[in-house]
Amino acid sequence: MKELIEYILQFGNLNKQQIDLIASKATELELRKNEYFSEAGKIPTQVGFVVKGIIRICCYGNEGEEITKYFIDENRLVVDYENFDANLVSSDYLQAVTDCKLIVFSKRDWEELYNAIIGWDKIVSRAVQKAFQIHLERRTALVSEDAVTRYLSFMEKFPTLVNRVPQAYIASYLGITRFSLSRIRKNIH
Amino acid sequence: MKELIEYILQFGNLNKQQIDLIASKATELELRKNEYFSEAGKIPTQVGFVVKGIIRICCYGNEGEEITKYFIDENRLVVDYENFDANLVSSDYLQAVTDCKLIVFSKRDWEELYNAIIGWDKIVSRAVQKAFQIHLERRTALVSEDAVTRYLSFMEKFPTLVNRVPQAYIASYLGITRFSLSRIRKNIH
DNA sequence: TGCTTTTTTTGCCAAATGGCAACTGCTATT
DNA sequence: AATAGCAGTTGCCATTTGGCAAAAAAAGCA
Repeated sequence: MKELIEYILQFGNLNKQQIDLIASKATELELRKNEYFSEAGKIPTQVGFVVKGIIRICCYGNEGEEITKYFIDENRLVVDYENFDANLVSSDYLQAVTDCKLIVFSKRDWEELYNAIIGWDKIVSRAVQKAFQIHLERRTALVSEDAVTRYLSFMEKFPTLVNRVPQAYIASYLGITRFSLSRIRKNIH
Repeated sequence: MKELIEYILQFGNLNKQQIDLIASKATELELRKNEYFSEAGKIPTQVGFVVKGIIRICCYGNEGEEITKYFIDENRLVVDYENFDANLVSSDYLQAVTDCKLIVFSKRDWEELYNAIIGWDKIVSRAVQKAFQIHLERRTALVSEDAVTRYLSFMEKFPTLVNRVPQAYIASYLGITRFSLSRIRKNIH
């Protein structure tokens, strides 16, 4: 919980009362490896914060391949934001890559915070914007890199993930096959 | 100007007085092909709206290659948002791909709107978020596609740009060489 | 521990993409 | 009309990446 508060305070100030209100609405959620935080075909119902573990965002491509779009690890918000916000059916899965411990807010509780805390909307939109920005930057970099460079940048950007995530997921995030990734790793070490 | 107002009203309501205020701060700006709207090494100083023409966002990669990150055409906001907002030196160029006509707001005027119009911050953050979202989606799709598919999706997403933008720019946006793009086009037609 | 299942590696070859130089064609300018 | 300057194309070949099947290694489970 301390981590969540710290995370939020990056984006704006809150007094003790407001912090307590947020804490009072928070619930713990555990997910076992491979379980879903939210699913394609459904409307996302909660906002989460990763206390322990790794979540990936993924979907299925035109030929049925699994595509990993992003990884979210400790001390990050996890939410299918655009669909959560707009009450739309998502086309992505948010899946636990490892066993996870999360702090979650129901949609209802989350929305109550907008009324109860002045400036909450600003805090949220800054947090979301920052997250989009970083995500976009990484994606953009990938497009113009070759496979080896993609993997090297991945290790720079996500140094703590390399050994906790199946290679096939990393490969699909990088837009290369798991075979290629395996060969690249061999040549680097 | 009508287009700008329409664009803004997508993201929230404004009364006539507020609209007039916005209009009163707007300035026209013409850019000739290849001129810059904002430059790497500088702090972005204005927000623009493209009335006519195409702008591209680009930068230089590690080997000195030019990388086109995105295109912005008619009826879209054009701004190096994160750096504009945070007063940071940018590492991107925003360059006119064709002769352009823009509506622009100085940083000072833009900030006055936050004080003068209640809810302006919400409108802006919705607009920015939407833009990020779309941009991110496109980038993400590119990563897992092969060169031919990248070009086909480009034509779907930017049908009006294909014949107005030099192929080399499109190629660098897609993360392929201009030679490959030329061959791909030959095989498709 | 032993067995099954999943993940990763590897060999072999095919297909896709890149790199370079030369060539073509267009446009703008004089 | 002549020329210069880009943008785009093409041929030739090298390099990178993919695809598949089989083997090896690791992880999970009874």
